[in-house]
Amino acid sequence: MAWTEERVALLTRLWNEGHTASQIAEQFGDITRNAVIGKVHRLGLSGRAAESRFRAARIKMRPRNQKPRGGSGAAFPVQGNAALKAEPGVAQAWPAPARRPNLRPVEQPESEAGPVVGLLELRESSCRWPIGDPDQPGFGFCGCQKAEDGPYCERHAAMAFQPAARRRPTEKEAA
DNA sequence: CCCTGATTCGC
DNA sequence: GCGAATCAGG
Repeated sequence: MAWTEERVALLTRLWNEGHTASQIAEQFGDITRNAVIGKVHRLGLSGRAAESRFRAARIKMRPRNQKPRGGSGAAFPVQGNAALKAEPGVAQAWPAPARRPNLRPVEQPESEAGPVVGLLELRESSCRWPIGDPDQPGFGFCGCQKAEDGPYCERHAAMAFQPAARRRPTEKEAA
């Protein structure tokens, strides 16, 4: 699978929103987190343009001039997380997008007409009707505006909560 | 052991 | 350019 413009755009957005490489890889469904990290580095995003305010300061310096290959630790010192210090006690998740992203990172399942929203794009108000196979790339959710009193939009609520089918009397009851 | 990101290098 | 392997660290 190639890094199309769309995929790069989605990767960049999710990364900058603070999602982990694993989460992003899981959403794409067909790549590993190593692929995500590798691409992030090649794109020069490793510094996290919008550092998550909810991840504790983490990057530690590797002692200089050690481990020429592999190993972990930033290649250069990273400034302290100013945002974290400036806003102690922020408790909300990262800001929800102004509108539903309506992105399709992978193949669009054919079974549903509407857009599929990935797990990471779900908002409070998103219909959570699952679409596709959770184990397959492209799995997502309906994502349209959900009803006020349930997890689904009206259309899917009607499907989920249809009255119990008229039960035929069992043979025993019939007899 | 689970996870995180960083780095190198064979492809 | 890509990403598996491999690393240190939480």
